[in-house]
Amino acid sequence: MHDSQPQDLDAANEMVAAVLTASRVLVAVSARSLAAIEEALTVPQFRMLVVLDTGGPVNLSGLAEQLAVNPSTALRMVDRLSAAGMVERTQDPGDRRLVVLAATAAGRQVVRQVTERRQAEITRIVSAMPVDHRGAMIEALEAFARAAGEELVDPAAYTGQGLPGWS
Amino acid sequence: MHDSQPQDLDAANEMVAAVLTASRVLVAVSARSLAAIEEALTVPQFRMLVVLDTGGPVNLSGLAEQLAVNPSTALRMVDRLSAAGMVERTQDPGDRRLVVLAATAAGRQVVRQVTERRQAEITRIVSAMPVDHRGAMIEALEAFARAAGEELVDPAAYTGQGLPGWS
DNA sequence: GTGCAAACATTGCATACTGCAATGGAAGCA
DNA sequence: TGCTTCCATTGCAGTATGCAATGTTTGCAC
Repeated sequence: MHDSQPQDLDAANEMVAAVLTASRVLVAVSARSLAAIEEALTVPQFRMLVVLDTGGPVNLSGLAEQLAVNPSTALRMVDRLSAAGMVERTQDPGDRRLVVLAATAAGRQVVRQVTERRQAEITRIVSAMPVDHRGAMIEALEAFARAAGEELVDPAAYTGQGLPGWS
Repeated sequence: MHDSQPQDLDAANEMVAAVLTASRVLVAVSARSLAAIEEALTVPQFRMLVVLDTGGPVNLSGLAEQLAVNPSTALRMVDRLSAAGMVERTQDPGDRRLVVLAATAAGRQVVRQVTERRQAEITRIVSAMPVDHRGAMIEALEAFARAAGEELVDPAAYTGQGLPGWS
């Protein structure tokens, strides 16, 4: 552990630990807000609903691509969510190969409920944080993300999506 | 969306977006470092290996508890990792009900490989970050985690574990 | 305009993760 | 000795996941 740049390695360790802890908090918040509703959704199902809610109607391939899963996986998830009344299937009138998928009112309602719970809990946490840390934290995190070459995520869409094979 | 404290909500939104993006980076790093090795491990399997590697021999119930999964789930994961030669099963000589589980040399080797890859990639990212942001980021993230009431994670053990039902 | 290639949804098959509910063996205790 | 408790294991079920067909529909080239 004592390489040529020990302080860089230590900084990396500290930073990873810090981001991971914060990440765990967010994940726990997400899980709680999902478990709090009565509809018993899984995380991948919720991700699909969010994509359909925010992105509008898509076909199956497009949906699978947005979720970074195989079309067959997306299809079976659509089957379940459709059976649960949260996703609506329609035939594309222009191209009969395509299936148009959209969230139903019930599906959008669930997304709204979970999002609101999440909002509330995050706001509660941030309110308990020293005020002078908030701005620095945002800047530092954005610098980290920029250094990693990631484009910044839209503030409204904190879904946990965009991770190949992750929830 | 225009409540009594709009700027607090905005701050929460920005912060969530920032932490989530950073979180995505780390998760992507984890996924890449796992996919880069030839052994083709799943994330839950890697979590189990890390627990066995860092925590020493345990019985099945203890292992399941540390991973926050059902004992039957842990058992079948042990089956697979055992078949892959990464986990060793032994009978406890003192109590014949117990099964002693430990990582094999191959299992520890895999953990070391993945950890090193992760280390290297994180270090690379941090090196690309403006120096003056690093300290602020660590402090801010720790403040966030404290506000959420989480105990800080050990810098050496950034595994993604400790999430009930999550990978 | 006919035919071939590409796109698309779908299904079959296999694997992994997950939990709940038995089951059976072993240990501890009265 | 017998009852209770602990522990691993197995059966069953549901979800997620990918790869490899399959069949239908479109689009394009000739």
